[in-house]
Amino acid sequence: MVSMKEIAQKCGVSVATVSKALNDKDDIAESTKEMIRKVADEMGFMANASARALKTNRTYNIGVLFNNDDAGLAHDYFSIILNSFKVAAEEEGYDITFVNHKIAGRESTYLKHCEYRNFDGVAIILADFKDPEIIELAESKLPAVCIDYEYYNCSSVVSDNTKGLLDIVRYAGSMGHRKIAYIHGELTDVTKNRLMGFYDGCREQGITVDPSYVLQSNYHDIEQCSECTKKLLQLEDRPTCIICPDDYSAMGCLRVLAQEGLSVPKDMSVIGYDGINMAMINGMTTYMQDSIGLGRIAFKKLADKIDHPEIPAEHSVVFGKFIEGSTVAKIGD
Amino acid sequence: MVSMKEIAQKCGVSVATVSKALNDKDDIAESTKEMIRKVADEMGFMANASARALKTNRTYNIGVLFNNDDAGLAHDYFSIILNSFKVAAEEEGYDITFVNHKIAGRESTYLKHCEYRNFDGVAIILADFKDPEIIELAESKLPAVCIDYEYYNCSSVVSDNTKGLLDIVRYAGSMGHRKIAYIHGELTDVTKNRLMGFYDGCREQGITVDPSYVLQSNYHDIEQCSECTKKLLQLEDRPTCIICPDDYSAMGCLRVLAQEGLSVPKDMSVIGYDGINMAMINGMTTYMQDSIGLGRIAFKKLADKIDHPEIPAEHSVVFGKFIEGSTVAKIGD
DNA sequence: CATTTTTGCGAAAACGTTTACTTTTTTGCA
DNA sequence: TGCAAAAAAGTAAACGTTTTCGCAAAAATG
Repeated sequence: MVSMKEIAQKCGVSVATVSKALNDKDDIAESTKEMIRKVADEMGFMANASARALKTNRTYNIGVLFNNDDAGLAHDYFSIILNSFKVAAEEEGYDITFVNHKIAGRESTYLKHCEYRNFDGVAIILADFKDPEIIELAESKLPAVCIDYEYYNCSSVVSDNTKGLLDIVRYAGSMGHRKIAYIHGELTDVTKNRLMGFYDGCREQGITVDPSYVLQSNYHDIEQCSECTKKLLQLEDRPTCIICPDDYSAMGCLRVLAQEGLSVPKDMSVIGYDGINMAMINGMTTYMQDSIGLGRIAFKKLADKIDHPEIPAEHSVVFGKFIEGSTVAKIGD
Repeated sequence: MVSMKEIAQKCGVSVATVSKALNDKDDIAESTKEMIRKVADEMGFMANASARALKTNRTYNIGVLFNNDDAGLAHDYFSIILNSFKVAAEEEGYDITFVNHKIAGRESTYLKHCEYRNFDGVAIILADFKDPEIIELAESKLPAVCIDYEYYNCSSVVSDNTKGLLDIVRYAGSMGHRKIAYIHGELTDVTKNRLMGFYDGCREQGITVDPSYVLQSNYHDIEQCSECTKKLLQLEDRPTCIICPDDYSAMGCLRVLAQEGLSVPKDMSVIGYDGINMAMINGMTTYMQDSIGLGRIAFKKLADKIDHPEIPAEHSVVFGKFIEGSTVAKIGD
């Protein structure tokens, strides 16, 4: 690896001059800069990020933390957020490194790992805020942005979950449905907001919610969603429409319905959530989250926080849109 | 951030001793080590990766490069490989950073980026080997492993693509199919191997391949696969079985069949490739690649190369298994 | 007890940058 | 021409480690 020292020798200037020239500082003559740049190119010079980071305390590297227990990377919704975050970050010269809690193969904590790698900031996506390690990280001085979770201390970007379910219920209502079941995910903040939207929507339309219509499953869990669907089908007074936790687990719902010989939407209406590619292709009625926007805005927030650590945490909401597919039938005609 | 200097002061020893104690070198008394470790813990010491890398020329950071044009991260097959690579790497104390061709926001090359970040090695996944930047990287001295592509210069791990298609065609044959169409992906090495398997399988069973049964689509492209399916349906002598490039694009095939009122497998048999979650759930007949094995073995190869740069490139093959779903009908009964 | 060997620790240089400060050179102006 | 100001370049310290080498003290040996 060719270093500034070698460039300096070749050019007959000092290392400082090389550094300043390549960083385009304004106390170096333009002619000198050009000459140095040219030689640096010829010699195939590439700065050393470690040395630079050591000196400047800036790595231009961002840690991304996500819950690996779940589908994690393989979750369509997540991977799109991550990808758009990555694209935005790279545009601004940041790199993305995954956060874990091992250092040199030994157990450690997320925060320690971030300190070790000197990340300029960290994005916390889909993480479990019951985990004390996550709290430790969120409470730390490290600039952080949370996606899909609001923590008082960090900037955050969340989807409009309440409105999402409200839109869904309103649509179902407009199609004549009065017996609407909702299989919701684990009781996180996200879920609570969606439930609020669900109940609001029902109240708005004068629907009394039958408690046996509200079940809990896990996000992205096809099996559990299947089980819940079976339970709903066993009720003496079946719902006419089932809202699933997300598009992916809705596959489980659809599968059970098919097994029972029920056709969608004729015998049962089904609504998903997320708007993942596969759902769109299959004509699923769903609420499409703006995952790309989520990632992009999350990066922007984080970059702001990195550049201005003093600014207070900001919480923003990204709006999605309702997608009318072909899995909900008009009722009562 | 507390540094070794501060630990040294508190302990009344030199910085060198602290470094050696924390790295468990054997010229430090056990009692001293313990004392230093204790103080370091109390003070919340965390080593500085940049400083360490600068001195040792080892970052314990691996670059991961993948083709972003395609589905990239959002591709189920890819994300599983990446995840298993990541898990294996973290187990051994490595971190994963995405490779791109920007440095500080300015265009550069993949190789330069790797040099800048001082990656110990790089994993090249699903990349386009027509891209001169990729070649530059593969030709460089940087330890590299390619997944799903064999480049003479790098170690590689590929799936048993030939056997995959052979198994598929044999199965289709065993189910009585003689008119088998194959919509294959872009003509990469992977595809060529699969085609070999396809033709071998057909020959083995005395099937003369109708050239109009062999079409080209793009991997992971639902629309194109739909188009190809339409073309096949327009043939006067339709095939009885369609092999798709991958499970995901097979969705396009299934959609077209549904639109045409053809039921699967009664009116048309369909076979996918990859064995992604969604396909398995839907009972797709497919060939499941060992994506987890692919990622794990790829890391192992790369780690070997990092530790022993002198060893020659090794090419290995990972075997998947045929999955008999419910999308192929028995014919001729 | 004298000598050698082993053990434990420290001094200092080095890794490749950046940057505050200083020095030298050039320019502008009276 | 002389002098101040501005521009250009250099000096050197620093960032936080690791590591080679040297030295002293302790332990082993005869």
